[in-house]
Amino acid sequence: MCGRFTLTVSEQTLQTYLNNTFNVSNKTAISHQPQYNIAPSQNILTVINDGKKDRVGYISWGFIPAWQHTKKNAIINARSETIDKLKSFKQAFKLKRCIILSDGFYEWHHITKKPFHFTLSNRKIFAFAGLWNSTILEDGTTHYSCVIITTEANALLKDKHHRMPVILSPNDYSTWLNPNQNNTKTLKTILKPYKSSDMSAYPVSSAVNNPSNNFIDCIKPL
DNA sequence: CCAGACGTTGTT
DNA sequence: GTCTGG
DNA sequence: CCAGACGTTGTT
DNA sequence: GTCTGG
Repeated sequence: MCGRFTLTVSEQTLQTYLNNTFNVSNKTAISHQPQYNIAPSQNILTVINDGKKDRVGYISWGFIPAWQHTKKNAIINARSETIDKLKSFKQAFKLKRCIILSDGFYEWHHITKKPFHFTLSNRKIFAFAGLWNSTILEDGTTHYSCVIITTEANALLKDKHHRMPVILSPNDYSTWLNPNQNNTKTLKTILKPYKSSDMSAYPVSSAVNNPSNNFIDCIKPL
């Protein structure tokens, strides 16, 4: 699964990445500090497409269905296998697909509970497949929320955990983000475990366990 | 028709 | 044990 | 995901 | 809001 991740790059690196990767219309909306320990309920950096341009922005991690008016019971992951069928995600899968930017995620060994950091072998920024939504809270404000899509674990993950987040191939970004794309089969085909041989993993300090620890030692190899 | 659920993870 | 908050 | 709280009364 | 179960 995916319950914690990183985006450790500088603002400069992030801006360069956005320029080279997306057709972003509102880059100035971004102000970034390296993040070593991103946890559910925090605002995370997402990309959506409005039909013409890509837009970047911060959205709360933890999906709230449209009929719910509180932040309780936020859902942090959605299974790719059933995402097109379930009530909570069906609509968003059709119309509100997003990308969540990251450069690594944490998994805890299912037995030992020791944390590991997973990255691409080239250490580059990558994109989780996600869905977003908006709902009106009791105080009248609009709340934007998102969820990270999961799939079965690849070979690298398997001995730690049986689920992993979907990491998109850069070739699929525009298809995934295109709000006019309505071919369910095409979209679901994109949601596959990332190639194991292009990823790395290493154990890290249990300092990462506490979400308030946001410092570089979280990603230091043990 | 109305009532009640609507999600994931892992664990039992 | 279970829920809330980050 | 993990960490940390989990309650009431009255008083400040 | 929308789907499922009775």
